[in-house]
Amino acid sequence: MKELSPDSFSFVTKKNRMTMTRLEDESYEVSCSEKEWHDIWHHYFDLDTCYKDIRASIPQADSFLASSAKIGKGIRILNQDKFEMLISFIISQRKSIPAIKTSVERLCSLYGEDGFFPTPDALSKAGFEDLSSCGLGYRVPYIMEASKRVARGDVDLDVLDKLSDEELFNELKSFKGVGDKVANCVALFAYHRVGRAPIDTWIKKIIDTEYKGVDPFSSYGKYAGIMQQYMFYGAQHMKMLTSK
DNA sequence: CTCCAGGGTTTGC
DNA sequence: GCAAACCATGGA
Repeated sequence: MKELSPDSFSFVTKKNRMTMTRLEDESYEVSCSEKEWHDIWHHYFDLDTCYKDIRASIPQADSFLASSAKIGKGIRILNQDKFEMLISFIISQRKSIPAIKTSVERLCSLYGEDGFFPTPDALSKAGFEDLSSCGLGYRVPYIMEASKRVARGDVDLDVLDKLSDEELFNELKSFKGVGDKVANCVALFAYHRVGRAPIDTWIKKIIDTEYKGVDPFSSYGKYAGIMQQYMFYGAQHMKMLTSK
């Protein structure tokens, strides 16, 4: 998503684009039709889930998580496109967030129709040199292999919906360049497996400094992935406060 | 110029 | 099984 102004953001998923603007009375205006809102965006923003209830289940004794959830109370686990997430999170490894954005944007403008995310078919036809020009570095073969497997129908990302969390996790890890962290990110953001908690460098630091090196996520149950998002945001938030 | 990034694979015990 | 080396570039 892109911040157009402090009160206006544009969102993209599959072949849909939408701008949301905050009005003066704290209501919101969206640029799409009512039909598109119901067909696409309502589900995209996971509006049938009550996150307030989920936050209420957080024990007050877990002070870092509790304060993080307070700060990040607007966070929702989006229902994003499977192929978009698979490719984007393969790209994300060992990259900064600004660098990930640049690479994904270049992919979209080079291979995407009308600037949308490229289809598996379009991306599978991309050459090595062209992909390299997107700043993908050593990840180029990963992207080529993944898009070819999906384009050929070797793996049907939609069929994986039926699998259990653990089976899905293992299927995703069968892609080269997909390890534990990326597999859990794709499971969380594309398959809405809200019990999966990706452990990245930020979360590792949090486990180290706030939880004495003991991973708390196994005790968080079916919403562990949502708790992870609160914590990640909490850490980012505190870093922003101390570094600026 | 230097440093390191929302990790994963390969290699060597 | 585990730890360490290695990976290619863009941002800051």
